[in-house]
Amino acid sequence: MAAGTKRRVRMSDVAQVAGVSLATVSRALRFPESVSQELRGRIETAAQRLGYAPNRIAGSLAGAHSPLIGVIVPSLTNAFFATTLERMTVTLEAEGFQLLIGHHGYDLAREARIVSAFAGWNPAAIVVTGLDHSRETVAALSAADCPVVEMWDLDGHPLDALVGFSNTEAGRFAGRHMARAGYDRIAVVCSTPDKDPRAAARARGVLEAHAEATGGRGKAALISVDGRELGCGALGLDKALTEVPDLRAIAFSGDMLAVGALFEADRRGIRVPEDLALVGYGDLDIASNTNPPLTTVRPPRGEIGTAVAEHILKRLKDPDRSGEIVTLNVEMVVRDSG
Amino acid sequence: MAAGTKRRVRMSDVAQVAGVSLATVSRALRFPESVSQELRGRIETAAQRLGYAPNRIAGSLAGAHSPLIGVIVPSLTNAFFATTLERMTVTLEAEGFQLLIGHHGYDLAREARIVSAFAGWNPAAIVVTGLDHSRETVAALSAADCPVVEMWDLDGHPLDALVGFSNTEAGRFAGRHMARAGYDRIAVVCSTPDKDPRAAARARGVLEAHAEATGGRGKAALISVDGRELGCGALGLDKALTEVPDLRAIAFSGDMLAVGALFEADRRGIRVPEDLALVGYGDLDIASNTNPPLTTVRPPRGEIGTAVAEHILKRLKDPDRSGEIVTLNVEMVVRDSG
DNA sequence: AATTTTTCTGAAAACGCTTTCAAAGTTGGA
DNA sequence: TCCAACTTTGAAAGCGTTTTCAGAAAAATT
Repeated sequence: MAAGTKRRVRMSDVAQVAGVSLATVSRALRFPESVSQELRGRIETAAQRLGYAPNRIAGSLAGAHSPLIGVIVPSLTNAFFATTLERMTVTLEAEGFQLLIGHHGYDLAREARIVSAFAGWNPAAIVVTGLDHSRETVAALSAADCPVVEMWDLDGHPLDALVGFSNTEAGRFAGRHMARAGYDRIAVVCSTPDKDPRAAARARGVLEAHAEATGGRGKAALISVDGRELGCGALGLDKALTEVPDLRAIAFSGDMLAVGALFEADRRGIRVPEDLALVGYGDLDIASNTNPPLTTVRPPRGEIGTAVAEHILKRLKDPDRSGEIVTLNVEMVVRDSG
Repeated sequence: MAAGTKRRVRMSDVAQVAGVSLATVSRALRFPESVSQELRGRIETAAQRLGYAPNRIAGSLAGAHSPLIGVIVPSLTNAFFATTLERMTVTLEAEGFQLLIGHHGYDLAREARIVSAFAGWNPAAIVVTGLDHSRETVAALSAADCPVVEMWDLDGHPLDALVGFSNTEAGRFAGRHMARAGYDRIAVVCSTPDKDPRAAARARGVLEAHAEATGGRGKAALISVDGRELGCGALGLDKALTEVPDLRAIAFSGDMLAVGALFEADRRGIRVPEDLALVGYGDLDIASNTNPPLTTVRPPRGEIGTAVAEHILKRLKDPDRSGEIVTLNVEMVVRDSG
């Protein structure tokens, strides 16, 4: 436990025991096929017996890139990104990569600092969330000199590769659904649209599609709240109710907001959906469990993780794939709340 | 973007521009005080102008340890660990450390593999969740030859340092509370007690304290469910109701289970707490928002992250602190559900 | 049997920093 | 003025791999 106790087994130790050179051990371990059957056996046995574990730091210095992949998300406590990260980890870990995870809380300046820090690790790739970045981030990303993948968005111009879905379209699904269900006076409750461009895009989508689908006869109000938590949903409901007369339905930029509003409606004796319809976004586990279960839009949160990981894997083998765009789809999940 | 475009600025470039040696640049950057005022200025200007960013890989190879800290949690999608990770990241990032995050889904064999993988990065410290580890994990941890911190538990014997709270005690809070509130026939719904030793410890705590506080007159049943999600809570409610006659209260190993049960109770027309009291664990954001709000036990989830980070920081400066134990407290949050 | 290919293997040069050790330069006291 | 003590700087030796290049051995060809 205490540092400096015993000397770690090095590749040269394995080489000595196996009676071969360092170079051969390296090859045998990295490209087993490139070494004769017999040596491979001897080397693997020696490595096993000595309990050799390669020093990744040394390997990364000698190689062109490290098997590190930097991933930057807005937040770790957000179930969306957590799912994406989990899936990415699983796929990439299996190929010997290790994730370097950073989060910036929707602060673009912090994003830039994290990218710079990651670049110092000479990563095999860097993944960032969204398409909105500061000049500094873009500069740091290009200085990192490795594949860059943007994810979770599709509404904009990527720097390099892109894996995501259209948040505008996600909003449009909800807006269209509400119009078709006959709700012509609606509100959209959106959390920090100034800081979260994807939430803002969804809100815009709802508004647009609702206007189109009602032939302009519908009325819709945009209401912003200062957070993504349940409490803000309750607050949003309150605001919407006071600001919009004859309100029939509310779309939210996230399921937690919608659930918070659902609870608040219950407290106020407002029946959902009879008096007021509620539509969320996210299809979190809770959405299917509330009373009534929540109508929502499901983003491909796990799929993004897998797709990003797979893209990176393919890309590292075949650099021609730079600039690839992977489009994933959103799904309208109609339940009873609206 | 494409690999191999331009040469990265090296420390030797800075040295050349500043007209000093490599060694001096290294010193100036790492220990500004150890270099004369004038040189420091020249070197910093040069570094700035060239846009020098240190190569962490090279630095780590030359130094004794890398500024990487490995952290292993059961799951990233679990709000408890996500909060801990967020706090750890913030504190450690400020000191120039970078987290290597791994998750094993309560699978001890995977934990061992992750520890081994982390050890290859020569990390400054490794943090693992809980006190239950396989022989292989313990071996890999000791081979890593760096400080080890176990977190989130206190019921057992640590390998080295420990930052956590007693899950048994957390359970005891709930059990005692239920007994005092006059609920003598209770059930404990616990998710995968065979795989999650902390959940099992909490369940045990509830049972013990309830038996003590009711003077043995109380009856309590342990019911296990196969997951931590809302749906399992509903299932747990159902099982408890059929298995325990005259059931008055249920304690859950997690808030999501409790909320799921609350929803299910609502569907069945069971009044909470009049017909049945519900107690959770976790004090997730949702706990204070449900109808009725959930009585629960609050673990120090953010505090653990901060405390672990601070411990590591102190420890790296002062190796004598090995074996330190930081005890944090749990809090009973009484609301309306039980 | 003598060559030419092809397959394996090892020596040695990076990779970009940290750190030790000694030399050079400064300061202050005798 | 000279020497001791201290401060500041630079040369060079790693850190543990990967990878290139060339030589040795084995296989295939004439």
